[in-house]
Amino acid sequence: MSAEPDLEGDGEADDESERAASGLEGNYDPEAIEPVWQDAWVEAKTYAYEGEPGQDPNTTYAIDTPPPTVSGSLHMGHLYGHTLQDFAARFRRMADGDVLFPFGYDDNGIASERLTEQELDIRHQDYERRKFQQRCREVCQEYEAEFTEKMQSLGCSIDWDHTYKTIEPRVQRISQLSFIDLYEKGREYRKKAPAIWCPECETAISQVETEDDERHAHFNDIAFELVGTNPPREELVISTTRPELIPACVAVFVHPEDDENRALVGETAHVPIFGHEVPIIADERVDMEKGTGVVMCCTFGDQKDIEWYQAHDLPLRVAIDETATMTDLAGDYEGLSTEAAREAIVEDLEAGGYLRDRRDIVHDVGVHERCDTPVEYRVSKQWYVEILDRKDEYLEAGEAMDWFPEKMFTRYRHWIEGLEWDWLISRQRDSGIPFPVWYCTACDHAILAEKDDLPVDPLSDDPPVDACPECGADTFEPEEDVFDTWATSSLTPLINAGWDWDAETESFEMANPELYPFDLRPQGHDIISFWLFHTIVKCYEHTGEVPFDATLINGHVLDENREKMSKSRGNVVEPADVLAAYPVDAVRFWAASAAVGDDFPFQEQDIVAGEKLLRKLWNASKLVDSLAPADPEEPAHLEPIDRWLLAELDATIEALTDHFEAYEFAKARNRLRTFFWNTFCDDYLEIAKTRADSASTQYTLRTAHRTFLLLWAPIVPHVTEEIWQSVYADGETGGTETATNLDSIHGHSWPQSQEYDADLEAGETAMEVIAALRRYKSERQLPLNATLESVAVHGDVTGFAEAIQDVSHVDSLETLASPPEITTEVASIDLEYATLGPKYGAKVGDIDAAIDAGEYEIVEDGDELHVAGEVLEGDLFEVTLERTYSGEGVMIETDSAVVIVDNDD
RNA sequence: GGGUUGGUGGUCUAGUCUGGUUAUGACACCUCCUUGACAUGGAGGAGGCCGGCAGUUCAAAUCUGCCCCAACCCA
Repeated sequence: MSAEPDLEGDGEADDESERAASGLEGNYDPEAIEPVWQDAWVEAKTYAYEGEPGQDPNTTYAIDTPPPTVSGSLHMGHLYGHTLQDFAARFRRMADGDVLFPFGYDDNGIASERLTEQELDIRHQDYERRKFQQRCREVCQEYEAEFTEKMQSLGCSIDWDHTYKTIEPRVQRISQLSFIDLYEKGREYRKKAPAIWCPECETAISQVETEDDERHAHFNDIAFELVGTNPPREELVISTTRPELIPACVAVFVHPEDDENRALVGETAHVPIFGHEVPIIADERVDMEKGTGVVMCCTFGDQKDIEWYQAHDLPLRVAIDETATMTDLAGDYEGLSTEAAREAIVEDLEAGGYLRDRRDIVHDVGVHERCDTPVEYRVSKQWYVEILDRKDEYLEAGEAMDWFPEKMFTRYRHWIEGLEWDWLISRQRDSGIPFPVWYCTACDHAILAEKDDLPVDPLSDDPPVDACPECGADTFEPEEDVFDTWATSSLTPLINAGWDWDAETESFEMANPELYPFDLRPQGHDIISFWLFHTIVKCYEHTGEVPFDATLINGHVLDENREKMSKSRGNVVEPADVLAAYPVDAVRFWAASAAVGDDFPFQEQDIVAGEKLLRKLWNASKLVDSLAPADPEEPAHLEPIDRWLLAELDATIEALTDHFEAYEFAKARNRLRTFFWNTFCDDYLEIAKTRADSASTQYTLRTAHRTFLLLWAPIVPHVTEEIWQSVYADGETGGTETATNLDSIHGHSWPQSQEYDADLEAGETAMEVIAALRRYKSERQLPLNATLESVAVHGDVTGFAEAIQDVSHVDSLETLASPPEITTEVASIDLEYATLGPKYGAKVGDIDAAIDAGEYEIVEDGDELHVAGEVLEGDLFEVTLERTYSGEGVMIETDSAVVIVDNDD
């Protein structure tokens, strides 16, 4: 019975009786059918992970998927990425057994905070932290509900009872446990040091959250007078894009090999306007090509300033505060924004005669990826995870995983090799997971929460001690910072496996240890460097194991012109629009078209091709239904044509299994489509029509059809379910009241080769003959069911003659033991270059030329070729003969047969 | 600026690691045809100097070098 929705809400019984009798009817209507199965799968918990204690990890396939940021709407990247994961999940569920395909929402961090501020038109500063977090959760909840609905419309086999939110208390607990565990392992430290700072978000951020952006600016040449007893000259000129930083200038640098300026080293310069004096120091990191080759060092203008500050033990002069406002160090400019101060200082420099040049430039500046604000570098007390000391181990962890595609590992390697900072995990924000830490007001000793008490919020909870264990003081200050989003979202394998602190055993345990390490980690290639890396770091440190056996990297979806989709270009394709126009199954068919890891364009024609496949599958199913009973017995003897089809089917099963195991979805799709469409539909079904009364054919039709549905199921889950339910499913299905008993095709086992033995060559020859007869008719503009009077075949079609005769409507078919009366002459000689080349080397050119010129002799009954003074053995060449048929009718040659058609036309 | 990956008929793509002489398939195009489901189908056809230039080799889409273009990552 079908799952066609009953929009009127009546007539269920009628439907059932009609359908039971007629099976598949009319045309496939995906618009109506797909949502029905999506609902049924969710309701029947078809994709629920059973996960019993003690389960064998080898029959458990676990996916750990990076949770999407809730504030973002579902885009083609989500659709594509999740569809790829779903191919793997559905295949493994059929082939291996239990699959965990969970889902998470990343609603913790700046992104959801900004979303909440926008949605509710509020400011986080106006709320107490827990209150504001509450508002965030309310807003995110709506988005999550919407996102869930959209995800379900993609037909992914996600277990909707296995979801998490990165802000929920359970995850907060895991996140804080992670912090405490790493702290106890000595992998975290708190340090006052220069850090990247976003003045808009007023928080420290990590290096990965910055990106380069082209900005217009001015390059200013500013003169510094030299002071001291006997300076080599009166002044030097530095070039800077940030004149507002001169109050923070602590030194001037020149390159040690700079002939023009190195005499300045050791002298002292006078900073204009502000009047303080700074040393002139030599350092190889000076870029002599840039500007005047003399550069000032401020605390801090860029990363190099930090290096110099540390290397030369320079003083700290802070002229810019956390909101990018000038400090009292800037004197008259105090209180101005950096931009305003920049202009004012330039004006005053000019007035004072210090500005020697000012020119427009376009240069790259580091900006915060969330708000595009240029970042500053500020000294502040922050928490870090130590990573630089274990780069080798993290590299080995990456090597231990299987990468699909393999080449993506280089990105991971380069990322690790280029690491320069430890991981900064503290953020000065509200909507995050708080650090479970208090500090002794007397000695600044860090007091960590008890593991059993987690999650805690130090702003409202008390520390677990009455007195500081270091100094005995009894007042404490809560840590106000929250974790970096990635500090939590790098824990998803532990979240999914139910990692927790067990107070009784005093150790970390997993509720589902069979899941860990996870079999697969899918993600886009853009997040290998930070998300995947951070996840490996964290999980490796906590468990001592690499969290994933394999990682699957999906490419980006480009627009139809192969250009990156972007809002500013206006070429963004919305999944909602695509799904409104096409069946999800067709979209999935498109998603399976790209090699994993490659970027690929959104191509409507590929979706249309998917639609055609669904139709073909439906129509072929209808035909099979009309030709054979649903569940015929296997006859004692299978006819050669049927055995041939089943043997070819076996080969397809084996190839597909290999492709799916290697995440080669495009190859699986193409292989299956070709075999199903060309071999099964175009060749075999046409033959079967003529032999429908054969028990052998009926059994073969059904076996093949059932197998095709199973093989297609991971790629096009809706149409296969619909046909499966209509034809093969057990018992009562489809109606909502019986949904929990759904005998879904997606719960069935992946097909196995039955190892049918058949004469594949004779079958292939027979197909060639049939194709030749079709061509004969096509060339003569005859209908394909036109009768041919007489056909003779020379070639091995043993057992297939009847099939050829029936499908091609041949009155009289004769197989010839010897070739028909033909005269032959040599048409061409094909050389076996693979063996000829190594043997004859440069002589090959002469041999080629001689054959082209006709200067050769074939002797010994074709076993020797005398050419260019050489004697070639029979295995080095092949003679192709031009046949001329002089008898009755028309001769057609195929690769392995000669066909004579004698027809009065 | 550095690195990585890719560039194959009009479009998308297989093949490149492991070199072998007619480069795969789909879509679009042209011609013809209702094989008992599908004309939203079937049969056939045309269309490519494999980004460019050198090199290695008997032989290069495939290996090497340089260049051009694109995307991504990192400065």
